[in-house]
Amino acid sequence: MSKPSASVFEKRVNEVRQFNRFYTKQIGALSENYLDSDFSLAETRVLYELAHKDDLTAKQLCADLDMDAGYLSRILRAFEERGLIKRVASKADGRQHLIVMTAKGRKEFTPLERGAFDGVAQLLEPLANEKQEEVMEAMKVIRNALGDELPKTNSFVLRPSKPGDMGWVLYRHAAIYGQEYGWDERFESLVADVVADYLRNHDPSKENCWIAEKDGKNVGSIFLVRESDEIAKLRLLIVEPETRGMGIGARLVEECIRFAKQSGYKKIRLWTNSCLHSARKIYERCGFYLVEESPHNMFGEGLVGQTWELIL
Amino acid sequence: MSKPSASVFEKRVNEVRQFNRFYTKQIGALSENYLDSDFSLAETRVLYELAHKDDLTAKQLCADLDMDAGYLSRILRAFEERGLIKRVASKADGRQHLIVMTAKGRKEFTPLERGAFDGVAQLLEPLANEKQEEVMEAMKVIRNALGDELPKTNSFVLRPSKPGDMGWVLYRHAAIYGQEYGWDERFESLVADVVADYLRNHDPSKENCWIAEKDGKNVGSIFLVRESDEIAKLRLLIVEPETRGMGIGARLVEECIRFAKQSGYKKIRLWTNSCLHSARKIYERCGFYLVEESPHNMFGEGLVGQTWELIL
DNA sequence: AAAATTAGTTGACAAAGTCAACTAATTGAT
DNA sequence: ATCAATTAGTTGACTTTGTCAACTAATTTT
Repeated sequence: MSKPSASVFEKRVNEVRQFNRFYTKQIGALSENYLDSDFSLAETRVLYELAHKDDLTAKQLCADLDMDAGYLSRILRAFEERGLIKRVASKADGRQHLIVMTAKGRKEFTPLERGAFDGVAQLLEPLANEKQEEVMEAMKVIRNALGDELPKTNSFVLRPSKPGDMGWVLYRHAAIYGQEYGWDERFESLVADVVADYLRNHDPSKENCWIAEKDGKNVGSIFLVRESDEIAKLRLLIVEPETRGMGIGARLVEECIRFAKQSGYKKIRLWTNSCLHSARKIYERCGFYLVEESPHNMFGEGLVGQTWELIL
Repeated sequence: MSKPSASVFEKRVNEVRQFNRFYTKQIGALSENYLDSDFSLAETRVLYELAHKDDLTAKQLCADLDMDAGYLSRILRAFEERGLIKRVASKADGRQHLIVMTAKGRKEFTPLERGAFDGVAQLLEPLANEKQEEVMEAMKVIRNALGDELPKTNSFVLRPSKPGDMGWVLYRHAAIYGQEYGWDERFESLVADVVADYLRNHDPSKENCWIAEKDGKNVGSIFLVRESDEIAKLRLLIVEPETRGMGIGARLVEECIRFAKQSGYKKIRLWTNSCLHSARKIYERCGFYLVEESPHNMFGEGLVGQTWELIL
């Protein structure tokens, strides 16, 4: 895992702190809408929890909100007196009470919730759709990085390519293989040729490419092109390092096999390098077998090219 | 400006609110380090301001921190009694006092500042360099979108290309011209050919390309390639829409002209389309003149290709 | 069955924050 | 130049918010 230099790191910490100040001010401004309600900040926090979770006990609330038990107790009593909540003795444990919001409680909480919603909406509303998307993505990145457990989807889709995708394919091949294996610009050139060839003229009934997309972002690609009437060639399989292990690569290869069969090919051939272990596993699992190996220095030292084939 | 649908918008607002809750918890945890100091939260805020800005008046502090004047007054008196600050009567306005931190004040504030720094550092430290960069970028996006005035640098650099850049060039040409002018995959193909040609074999003494980089991100490109011994061809000039108007395009063209002269060319020729107005302006300003126009449908309807030349 | 633990409550209190009245200097209007 | 209005800052009286430790009653552990 690469680390930044001390001075860069320090700069980053300070930038994060600046962001914190900025954001707390933002949020602070937003969440002050409770001020013109009949509730204190602590009370709104309690109400929020109660409105969004059922069958809470005081203990639970205490833990969730990290709040003093005595303080909470008083808040709850006040709520009960105002008819906002009801406490029913737990059947399982006589010490506990399950706290539920009454209809009146919900009604009084609504404007608060609405105010909070509107506040955020006002902030977001002036932004163009694209900008909003960027912000969503940025928040996801931060939550992810700072350890929030985001619900993992692990779901991706394959789709045909659209303008810009070829650039992405070239960019990611050069960047990923450059970084992981040190392959040089000769490899980039090779990929550029393949991509340019494909764009220049490909017969859609015999040649195709797929992009794997996850959460709206490209995360993988594969190409199937014609070598001869009988033989199809599989090329440019790549999966973003971060999304490996989700079966994206295998799914891409399977799609190619399906298409190759449908297009009347008898065999799929592919050329890869011995150092690409995870790709190798996918090929093996899909039924490809190694037919030839030979060393080369086409875009790096000590490489071993491999030809794999699959009889359809 | 495109807008999301109501349901998507609602979802986004809720996501932002979720982020807010997550982040306030994060920050809350971080900024509790004042708890085991001799200062209250309000006091640390005041100290922070005092430590980072000079010659503050109580009024200023009041406004900056959005704090009750009376409350602040008491805090300041306490600080003065503890010898952390000094108040000197303003010469310009006898009602005002300039507040300055004493050496003792700085000394007592240091561990707090250090604690805050360390807290953030601990959060950031486990992340790999790349992840950190992502987080920095994400925070910038959010601050930008949510209206924080980021110090605008407007500074960019030109640099030679490195692996991955060609993909970026292809990607951005296809995406930007696709979006702005509706040019189709035939344009993408054309660009791919140019890029592949360039990568396949270019004589570094006669051909070159430059990438404009701003804040660590690619924002523009230009290529100069050989057409004949006497004539150089300028190609693939592009500037990200968001960074236009900063002189990046002109700077790229100038760099090409400089290189072309140095390489012994007599003339630079370029081919563009009439609809690209801002590019046209750059060419004009650099001394290019229009030598030929002819309509075509190479990658869209009703296009007019233009050839421009510059005698060196 | 006694001891220890747990959920929740309560009183006493301290800290944080607000409000309005006040002083003293400055500014603006005539 | 003078007087009313404004501004910077302070102070006393007060409310709200939050903490702590002692307490009760139910439950679990030994």
